[in-house]
Amino acid sequence: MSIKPADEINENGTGFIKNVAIDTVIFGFHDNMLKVLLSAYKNTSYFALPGGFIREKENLNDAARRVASERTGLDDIFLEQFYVFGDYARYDPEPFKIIMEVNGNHPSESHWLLQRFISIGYYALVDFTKATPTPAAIFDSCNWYDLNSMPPLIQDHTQIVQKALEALGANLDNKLIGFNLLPEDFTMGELQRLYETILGKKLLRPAFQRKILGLGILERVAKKWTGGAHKAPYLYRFISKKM
Amino acid sequence: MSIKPADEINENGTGFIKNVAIDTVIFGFHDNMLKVLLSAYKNTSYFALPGGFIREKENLNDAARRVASERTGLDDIFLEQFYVFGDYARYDPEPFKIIMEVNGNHPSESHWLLQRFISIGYYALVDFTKATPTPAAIFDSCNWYDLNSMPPLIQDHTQIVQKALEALGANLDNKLIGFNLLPEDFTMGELQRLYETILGKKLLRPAFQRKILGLGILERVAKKWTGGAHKAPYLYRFISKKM
DNA sequence: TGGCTATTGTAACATAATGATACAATAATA
DNA sequence: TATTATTGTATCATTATGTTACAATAGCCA
Repeated sequence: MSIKPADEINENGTGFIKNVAIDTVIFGFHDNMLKVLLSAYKNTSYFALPGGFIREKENLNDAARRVASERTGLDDIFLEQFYVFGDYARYDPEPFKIIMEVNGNHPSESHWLLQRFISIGYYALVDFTKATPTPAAIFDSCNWYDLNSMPPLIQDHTQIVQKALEALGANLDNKLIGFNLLPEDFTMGELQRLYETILGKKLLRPAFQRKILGLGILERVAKKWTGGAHKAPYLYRFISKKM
Repeated sequence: MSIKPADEINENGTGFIKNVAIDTVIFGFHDNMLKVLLSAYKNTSYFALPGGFIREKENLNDAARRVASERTGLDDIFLEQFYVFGDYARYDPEPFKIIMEVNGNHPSESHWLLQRFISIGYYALVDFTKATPTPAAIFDSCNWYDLNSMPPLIQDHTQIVQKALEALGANLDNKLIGFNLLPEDFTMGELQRLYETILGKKLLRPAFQRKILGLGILERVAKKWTGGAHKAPYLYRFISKKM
């Protein structure tokens, strides 16, 4: 979870469901690297995943969508629940105590943010080129970090990212979700490198191309690409709508 | 969710995490039919999935395991989270008001059980022949129901069962979980009928047998089967441990 | 007792999917 | 204009899956 803007919180968490948080692993893809959005709490070096709470009359998925939208400036984000983190051992109020103290709050022991939380994990897939990372009020920063060079994260957020990546990889074959990480038009090579990055292994080019095209979900865009000292690749576009 | 024994509850839900429930879809397999455990609240015809709440210091998965164990009398139950049901539209305190009234309680509007709950769905796979269905204190009954002839269920429990079945089907190919629904020793025909029931389609016998045996996770038990007017099938046993 | 029946185990072949190699096409560069 | 790197795709090899076929056999019944 992450702590909400000061104007929304009080000692009792009025207006939010208590003890439940949402953590969103927002993936982007750039320079052949998978990226995740991370924020640092104001005046600290505590890094965390974007997160939030559920309003009393808000749908769970809408709350996750709201968090992802606020951090990226995007609508229509591809989002999926992947796991609920509910071990009691996750519970560690110390970082939040410090974060609040450092920023001039002096919460009582019973402050709702210092209670145990059960965290519902979502992952989001966004177009890196379209997202505008925006920190929530209590964060200094909101930036893309390469998956392989993330700073240490509070609580079990590193494991949450790991589990999100596994869920993403498992769904890549079945569902057709990888396209959400690319711009509208992309080359087959870009798509393949995306798959290779997520799955963590090399794929054979002819087989990959045959399989993807065989799905019948891409249309070849007439325009071509310029830039490299070699044959120009076609651009493709995903036919179906985002889910 | 389901309401816990009277001796554990009070107006405030002391000792439990508020607003979060666990619903378990406990599957069994018998007579070539998938069964689920359902309970009727005392003195009503409100049917519900087995469920429960999370104790203040209890791991989420342990809470689900506790619920499944109490309803079946089994240990080492195969359990898996499959979805969190968090739409606001789920919220409907009327059945619980009635259930409590009928059973001599007169809860205030602010009774914790009449608040909105976010429900974490688990499915469990158990050996039908070993389970002993046991109702919780506030239920009259706890029985196996065929998936195709369930009574109407409270709230969105029918959809929860449906979603659990989909998750089970999706995992059947990848993970090796079907065996948890069978006794220790089983024939290839029994296993195939289990798969056919879960997946809702016929499978070709030679291909199924070849594929399952090719996994190398079954050992053929020396003993044979008696009963039918035909060649006796081999018995097989799952080699790996339950997870 | 010996054929009949239903089901099992598995071989054999057909088809489809995937893995791997090869090579022509071509856009920028020198 | 030749060179180079990469792309698109054909081709063959291998593996997986779909399908048909048939021998084996446990109980049944004449």
